[in-house]
Amino acid sequence: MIKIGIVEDNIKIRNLIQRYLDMQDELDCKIAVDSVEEMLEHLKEYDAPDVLLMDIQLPGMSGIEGIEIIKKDYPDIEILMLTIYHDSHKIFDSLVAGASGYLLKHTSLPEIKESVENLMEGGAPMSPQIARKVIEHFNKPIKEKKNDSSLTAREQDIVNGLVDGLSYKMIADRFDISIDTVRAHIRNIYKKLHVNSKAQVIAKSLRGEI
Amino acid sequence: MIKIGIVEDNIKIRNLIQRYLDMQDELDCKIAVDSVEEMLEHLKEYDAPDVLLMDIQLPGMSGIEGIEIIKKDYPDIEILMLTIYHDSHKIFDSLVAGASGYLLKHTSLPEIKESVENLMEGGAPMSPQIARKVIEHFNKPIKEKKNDSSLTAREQDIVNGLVDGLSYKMIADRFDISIDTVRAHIRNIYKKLHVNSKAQVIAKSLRGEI
DNA sequence: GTGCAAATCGCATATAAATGTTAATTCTGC
DNA sequence: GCAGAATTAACATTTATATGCGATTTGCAC
Repeated sequence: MIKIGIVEDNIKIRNLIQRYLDMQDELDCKIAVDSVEEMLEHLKEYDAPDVLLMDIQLPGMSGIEGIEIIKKDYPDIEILMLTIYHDSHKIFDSLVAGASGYLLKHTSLPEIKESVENLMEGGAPMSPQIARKVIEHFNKPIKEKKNDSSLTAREQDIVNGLVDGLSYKMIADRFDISIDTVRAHIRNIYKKLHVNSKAQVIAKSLRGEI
Repeated sequence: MIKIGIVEDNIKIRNLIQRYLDMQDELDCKIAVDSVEEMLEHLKEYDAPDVLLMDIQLPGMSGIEGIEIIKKDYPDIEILMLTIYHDSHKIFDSLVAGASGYLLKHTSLPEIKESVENLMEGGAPMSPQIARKVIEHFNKPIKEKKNDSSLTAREQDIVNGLVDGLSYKMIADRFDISIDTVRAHIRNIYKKLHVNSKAQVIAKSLRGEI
């Protein structure tokens, strides 16, 4: 039995979702409040639910602030955003704050039910438009990827090893080459980048200067 | 009618998917090859498909390399990965290279069909496990952000020195303290951050984990 | 096949970094 | 004012890095 809580200030929507979910055999949805503050009160006295459906626009504290606070004290609660906002900022702020999924409000009741189950099975339910924005967040960098580093593929491997905090010996083991070869590559890398320490290579690399 | 292409070297899987998709009224799946190289040949002579289903492990060029090349010449083709790999590196490399979705191979045929349609409607189909990893990519930083620094102001100064690529001696000079003091601070920093090399401190710092 | 870049490996040596131990001064919160 | 953290410092030892010099092999371009 999955225990669900709802934080949503629109009473009609809240009741509708609560009734529907609670009606399901596998779900228990007894907790439905209209602010993060109320939910925090509830959590102090009763057992924590498994999943929280959370709106963003709420009286008092916003849903995003709520995520951080709730996640801090109850890290095991999975938070699923259910909101009308589809702007990148709200989406990313929610995810960074600790939300495990993000649904838009036009999501149908059966889809919400499915999403909750998906969440409990280790998934991360997202409305398609949201998924697309999340993916695009990764896509963008490529086009701007100015990758004309004069480093050879092998040299780049070695740099990656350094960035991972590995010693020469560990890098040698990772690529199954001798430590002297690693030294040789490092020497060449230093020459190409005009540096003379691991530290500088790592800094350059993590700043995207390689 | 959505035009689909497949790049998959396992002939059984390839035929199975091709037949199933091509059988659908709304889909056209005539192109199915077993390497990126072949697909590139095909694209030169014929009209580009709307969607490409792509494996990662392929003879010749890997699917991830393939994404970059194909996206560069045919930016309008949507690429949907279909692979057994669920490790973060492959997932993120694919997304950064320009994939628009990522499915694991156990995905059922109807789900693949649904994913293709979802993709054409502006979604970004992902298997639940994949979605979770993508979301966690955002979640992680906060958890580390929460255990705020704990480094003292002086320790942070020393870290900045390391990030600037300075040696102990140079840091000592910069702050007008002895090299042994620098050593002492470094020791404490290592303890607090649970690391044991300059390289790791620099990496953590530049990743915003300090 | 010549030539050149890339990748491999060895040996030697001077610096630098990592770590253990100890301890004297501030500074700060209660 | 006192406990505890922060900052300072010295000394010793073991590893790791940085760098110089040389050398073989492989693959690719001309």
